[in-house]
Amino acid sequence: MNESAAGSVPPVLPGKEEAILQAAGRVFGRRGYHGSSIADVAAEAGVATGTIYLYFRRKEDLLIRLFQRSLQEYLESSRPLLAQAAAGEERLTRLVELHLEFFARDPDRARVFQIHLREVAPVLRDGITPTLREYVAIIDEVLRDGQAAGEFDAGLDLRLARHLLFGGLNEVVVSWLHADGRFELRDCAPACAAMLGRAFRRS
Amino acid sequence: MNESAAGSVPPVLPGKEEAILQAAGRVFGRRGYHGSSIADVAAEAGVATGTIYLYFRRKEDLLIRLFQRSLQEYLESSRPLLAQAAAGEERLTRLVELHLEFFARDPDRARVFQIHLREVAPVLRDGITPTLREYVAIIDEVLRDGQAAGEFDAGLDLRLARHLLFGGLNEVVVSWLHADGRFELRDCAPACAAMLGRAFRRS
Amino acid sequence: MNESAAGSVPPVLPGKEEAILQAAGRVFGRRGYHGSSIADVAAEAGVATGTIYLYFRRKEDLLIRLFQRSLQEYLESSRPLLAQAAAGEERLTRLVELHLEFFARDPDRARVFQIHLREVAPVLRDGITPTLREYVAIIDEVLRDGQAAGEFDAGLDLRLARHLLFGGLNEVVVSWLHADGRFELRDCAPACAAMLGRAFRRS
Amino acid sequence: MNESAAGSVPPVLPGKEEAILQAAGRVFGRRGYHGSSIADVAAEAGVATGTIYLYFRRKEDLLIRLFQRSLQEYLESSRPLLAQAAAGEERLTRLVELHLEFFARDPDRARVFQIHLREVAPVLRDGITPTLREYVAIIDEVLRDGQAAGEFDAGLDLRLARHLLFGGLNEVVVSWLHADGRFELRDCAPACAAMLGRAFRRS
DNA sequence: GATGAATGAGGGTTCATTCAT
DNA sequence: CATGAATGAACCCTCATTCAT
Repeated sequence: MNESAAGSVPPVLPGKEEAILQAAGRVFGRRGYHGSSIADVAAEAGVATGTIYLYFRRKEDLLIRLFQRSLQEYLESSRPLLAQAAAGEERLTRLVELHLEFFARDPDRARVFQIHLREVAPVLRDGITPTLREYVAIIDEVLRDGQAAGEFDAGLDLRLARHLLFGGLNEVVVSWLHADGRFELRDCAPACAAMLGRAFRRS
Repeated sequence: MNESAAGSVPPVLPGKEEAILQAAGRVFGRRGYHGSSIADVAAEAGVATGTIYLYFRRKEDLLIRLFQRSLQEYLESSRPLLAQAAAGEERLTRLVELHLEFFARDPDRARVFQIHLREVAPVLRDGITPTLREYVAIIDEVLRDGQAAGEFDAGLDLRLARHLLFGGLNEVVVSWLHADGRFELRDCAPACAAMLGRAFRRS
Repeated sequence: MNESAAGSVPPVLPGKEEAILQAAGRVFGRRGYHGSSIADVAAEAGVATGTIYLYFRRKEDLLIRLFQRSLQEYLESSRPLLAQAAAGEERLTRLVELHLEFFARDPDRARVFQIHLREVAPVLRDGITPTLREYVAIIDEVLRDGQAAGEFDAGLDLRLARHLLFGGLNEVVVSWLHADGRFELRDCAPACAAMLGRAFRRS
Repeated sequence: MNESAAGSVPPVLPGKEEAILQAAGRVFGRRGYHGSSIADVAAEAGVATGTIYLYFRRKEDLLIRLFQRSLQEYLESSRPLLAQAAAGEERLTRLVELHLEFFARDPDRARVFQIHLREVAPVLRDGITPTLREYVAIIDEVLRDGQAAGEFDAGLDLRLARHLLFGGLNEVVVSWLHADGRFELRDCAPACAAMLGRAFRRS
């Protein structure tokens, strides 16, 4: 009835699984993972409760797949854009911009990633870590390339630097969610990038 | 039965309310807020379920009070120690040390603060924000005093700087929790402080 | 799913909602509203606890709907029978007969209406009053028509007369319930009607 | 500490048991029997929860004793007043007046008797029936004396007549409670007595 | 007698998950 | 594939009752 031949036109044309995932993103974003029922998601997706279980084994899977799909999409689109920027601060700046842009584009996603995913994460470790590790690798690469280019301090503890970058930016995102539209997330990129650039810079 | 003659050192001396709070800290830390039942907490505290409700009105209150008590304790002990350090990087270093030390001392607390409190936070906003705001004020003061002392950049966006500091350090804590004892959290302080110092430094 | 081809006689044909309602009638009648648990009702209806909540939002609703359904059924069947009787004492007698017959037919219902509904009533006021008001209107009409026909005293305080009629008959029902089958409720109709007729009669 | 030698001054000087009973009357009247907790009653009485159990074995006992005390008081004060009135309609009128006056004087008591006592009644049968039977005897006597005096119909079914009287008046009381002060209960006595008088009168 | 902290069974309600249609 | 009624375990919370002080 739907799904159908996707033909050439790129990604969209939901398909029921995609529709459910998007519905879950909206519902979890609004009410939180624990505050949402499968029935809520089904209603938002316009399908029956049971239908969810044709595509997802457990409620958790909705969260895991939501995370995976979103992050993979992000990683794929980011990689070429990052490569275009010169190694070092320029590329770091690009990374910061992309990271913030990713969440600015979809507040519900931001809420799920930054807020609701956290408590559940320990349980879902296996579903989440592999995908996350890819992003970790990218960040580390940006930092290492910056070192190789002579812009970043060679003595940097890469793991700590990455946490600072990742955690710092995410906190900015969270503050933006709490601020509820009172400032533009994208506008924070330059100042964030500047501070992080100095943090990593060769002294 | 409990309480009893305290001898000299005043501080601990459970008392049932304190015992319950500590039990909640351990249980929530282990299984998460949503994964723990009031019965779990009661069992851990060695009291009956109903007893919890003699001291706490709702399950949420356990989390709120746990947060408030912990953070307030931390704030009170930190303030004098911070004041002893010279404004600027030295004091920033002290702040980083205290922050990490706070969580290093009690992994269960770290889990509750860094992981489980997040999703619930939106609901508990009123119980949490006021206390948190005090910490925010302290961080801001460290940054401002550093500016006044001529060590930190006067043009710094304080809000963003604070998020970087706070979010960055917390991510280090989370990574430490995930690492499950494979490194010493306190050891991260120097490198973190160094990076943050450079990030805020006058160029 | 059930319901099925009814053949000719339309009326019963449970349906799960109806089955639950009937079960609730029996259970409440036996143990009282406060003495019955949802689990009791579910067991009596042969369904799972959760199933009750597919058809009724709260425990109260069982009582309200039980009341409404019963009384409406009664009102609909009574109206034409009342209209057939001549205004005045004849119609009053018919009313008394119908009222007593209504409870005589189903002691559990009588217990719920006369005994268990009372305490709960204040809380359920909104659910009960509208339906009850219809019966009030019918009684008043019987009295007024009797006045118009010149049989009942024109100076009658209709409200008080109605309370006497309604409360008096209900007390007879209650006494019958307490007597536990030691007399036939229907047999009380003539004497009751006679007394009430005299009470309202033009002197 | 209290209770003490009552000396001559009549009934009052509460005493703790009396104070608790009065508190229970107010609390049950306001929130209903099932809506009130022992703690509520204790708070209203200004004693500790446990104290209740020094005077009353179970929660039910509060209700039973409340009923017994109230009704006995009423019976004792009514008997002489009834005796003063001439047998027949005059005494019936007096009975109606006393009955309504009894409830008009204390709406909380009216609520407990007319509303909250009902559902609980079946369980409390043994505690309530004996006392109630005394009132039944009084009513029957009024009716029988009226028959003997030649005013009331000798063929009257006494039991039914009593139910009509008792239930009818109680319904008037209930309607007064629901009306929440919009009319004066005592004012209903004449019309009620008139109707009942006609109902029982020799034709 | 009086207290009130403590108990723990019990009840209403929700919701992830299943399965007959 | 899709449905959505049905399930029943689980959980929060209340409260009558007890008992050590």
